[in-house]
Amino acid sequence: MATDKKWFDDMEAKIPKGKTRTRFAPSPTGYMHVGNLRTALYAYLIARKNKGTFILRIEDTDQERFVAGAIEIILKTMKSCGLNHDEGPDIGGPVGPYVQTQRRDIYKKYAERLVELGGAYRCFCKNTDDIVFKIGVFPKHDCECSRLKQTEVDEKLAAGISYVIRQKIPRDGSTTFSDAVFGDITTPNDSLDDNVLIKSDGLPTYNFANVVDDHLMGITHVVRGSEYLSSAPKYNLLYQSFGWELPVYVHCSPVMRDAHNKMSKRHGDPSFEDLVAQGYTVEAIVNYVALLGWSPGGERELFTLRELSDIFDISGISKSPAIFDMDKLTYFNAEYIRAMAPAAFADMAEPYIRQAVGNPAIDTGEVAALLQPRCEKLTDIPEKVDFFEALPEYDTALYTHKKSKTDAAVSRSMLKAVRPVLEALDEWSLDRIHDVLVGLTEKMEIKKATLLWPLRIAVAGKAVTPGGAVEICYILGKDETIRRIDMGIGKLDGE
RNA sequence: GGCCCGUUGGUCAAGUGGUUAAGACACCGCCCUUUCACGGCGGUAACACGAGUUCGACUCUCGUACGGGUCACCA
Repeated sequence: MATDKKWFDDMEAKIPKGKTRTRFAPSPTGYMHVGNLRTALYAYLIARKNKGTFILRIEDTDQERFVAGAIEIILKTMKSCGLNHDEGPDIGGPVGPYVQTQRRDIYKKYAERLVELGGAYRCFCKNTDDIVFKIGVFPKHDCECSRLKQTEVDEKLAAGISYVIRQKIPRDGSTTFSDAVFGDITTPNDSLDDNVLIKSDGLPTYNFANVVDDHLMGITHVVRGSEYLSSAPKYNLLYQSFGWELPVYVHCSPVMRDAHNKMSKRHGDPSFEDLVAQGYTVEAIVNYVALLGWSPGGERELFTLRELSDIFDISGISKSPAIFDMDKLTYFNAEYIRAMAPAAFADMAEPYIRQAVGNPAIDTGEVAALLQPRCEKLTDIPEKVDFFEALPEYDTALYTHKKSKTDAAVSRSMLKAVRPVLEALDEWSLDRIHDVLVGLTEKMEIKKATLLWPLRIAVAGKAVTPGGAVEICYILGKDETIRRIDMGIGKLDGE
């Protein structure tokens, strides 16, 4: 034990002090829940707000649930969101390793130290996960192991009997801890169980690993889901037994799919990567998620990650669960799209436009300009612009529009009137097309819609289009425009 | 069932004893308009319930109801 003294001292000496340090500590499950993303975001924001350090730690102590490639997904997600960490498994840091399975010996030593301190004991009972609880009683683990004499323990160890290390919870009294979101919470100790700290495979449970790691990594603010609220007293007891300083707890209520259920993969709720695949931008997702369960207090809702880093405040975190509203996310997404520089949006939209429009003669930049104010998600794009590629089959009933004072006969004469005018147009520009068409309506003394409605139907073949007749004709080009007008006339002649 | 927590419009939410109880999304209407959007204007809609405390409760206390979490060698 004498040699261990130095080892413990060295471990403690490495702990950074003074600065705010937060961590995101996911299990590698293979995808990023919206709730997880929010937890990561809040931890990140608290660190940045306080000019502190943000750490990524992988909690993979459950070997059975390990998913290959999961860590890469976590890394990729955080990077794409801009939640850059200062220490982590990929970049190292002063208190590594940052993967729990690589810290096995550390937990073991601290657990044994805790046994010496009287805060835990070896339990040689057989795995009793068949305990039935309910019906008014709390099925507390209560075996003889906690009362074994040292000689008896030594005998069992010598005999090679496998064991776990359990936390020794005081039998009476109560434990109070403080949470930055929920305030002071007091729990009677007899409602707490002697949970396993070190499993028989030698690896720690979350209950132990998170306390040891948060301490050794100098974490000042523990941000996590409210599902840990009821075990927080046990963690407090652990800190007390070790004589460690408590972190600030920041427990966050869950993100719900509806009033009764959490967001979950099982219910088919989208993960972060699903949302991206559905055409949402990461900026919009991050902004929306930040506001799910937190409010800056004012009326503003749109914030960049950088702005959030400046204004984030723990006091704005809500205690009650928030329901994820896809409509509102969609609104945020549309706002982000509209706020983009046209060129940036064009770049982003191009692949989606090309999904529907292969014709290289169609300028995707021009199409994007039409799309930008009327696009809520990128994935909406293909079906909005497919008519540029090929004129769809359409019913001549589309030519009848009361407000524009058109029907099949009127439309036919309009198309016949407009054809030679466009045919004769020297310069195929937005302005020239517009001027010549409006000029024609003035000359004919009709309302603009009477001419432009049938023209738009003829060149697009759809009742609803992004942009009007002028823009569509311009993008299609003169030849294709004339061709489609002729097809329209042909259709109407057949009536 | 025990323990813990929560409850402002359909949703996100501001609000910290005295307010006409913000704002946003969604929805509805009007305007703008060559369709659809964008934009502008306006509208419907809330303090779970019951007792206290107080001159005065959305705000404090207690209870009820409803909801959530937790009670693993999962995190």
